Amino acid sequence: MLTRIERLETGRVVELSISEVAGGVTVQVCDPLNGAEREEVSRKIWWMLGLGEDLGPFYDLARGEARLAHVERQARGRFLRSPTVFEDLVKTILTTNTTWAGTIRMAEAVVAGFGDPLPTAPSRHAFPTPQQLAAATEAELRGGGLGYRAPFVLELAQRVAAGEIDLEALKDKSYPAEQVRRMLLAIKGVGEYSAASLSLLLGYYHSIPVDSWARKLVAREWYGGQPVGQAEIEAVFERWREWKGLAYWFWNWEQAEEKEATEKK
DNA sequence: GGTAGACCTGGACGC
DNA sequence: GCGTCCAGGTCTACC
Repeated sequence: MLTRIERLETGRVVELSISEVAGGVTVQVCDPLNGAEREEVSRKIWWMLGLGEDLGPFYDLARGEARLAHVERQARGRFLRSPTVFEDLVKTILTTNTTWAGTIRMAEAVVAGFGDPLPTAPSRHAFPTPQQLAAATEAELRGGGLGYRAPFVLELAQRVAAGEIDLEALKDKSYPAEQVRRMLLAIKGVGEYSAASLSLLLGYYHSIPVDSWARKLVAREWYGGQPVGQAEIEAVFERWREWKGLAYWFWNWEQAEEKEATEKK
């Protein structure tokens, strides 16, 4: 079961408990929701779980590749997204130049420091809105351990709150992939890696978010350990065409990782 | 266009 | 316990 504290458009803060059931998912909320709130929750869950995605063509391609055999069998291929593109973008900025534990620490600080509390459990908070983060100061964000990322997050929140950037418009996939990439790269704190990560989350599956770990694994698997860059990694996954980001993401790296671990000993 | 250095933090390591 | 080094992605200044 997945739980999440969510701030609704009416300002109400509720806890959502999402469970898998035969043929779909069910969402439980402690307090009754009105019609508009139910529609909002439904719309958000639909987006978070990627329930409208048709991964059939990807499964067709993956069927012939042993390293992707698990994908269709385990019904994988979807990403768990945040309800808003803004939240995913902030979290992506928090993944850069730090460890995963560091990212979690920073995200928790943002939520606890600036998000609305759940009335029945005030120590738990919803992710802050762009307006709430825009009202913060750089010093407050730095105090949350964001370090040099603080001005990036603040500027992003201020631009979204002011209506200068409409991130949520990116959800309908009506923009060409290259235009989305350029829009994301125009945001301070977003480089090639972050833009590719966000593009994947938005359903532009041709993008490969190349980080240092990816470079290491691909170098070991295909290039005899020689250093590789974005171009070499793109070349390896080129045959997956518009699905290459998914092929990369769900590739079974266990052999390469085991080799890496063995050689470290 | 390419490169070097700075940014910030936590963890690993040596003393 | 303390100090040092390193990893991580992006920005900016410089060539």
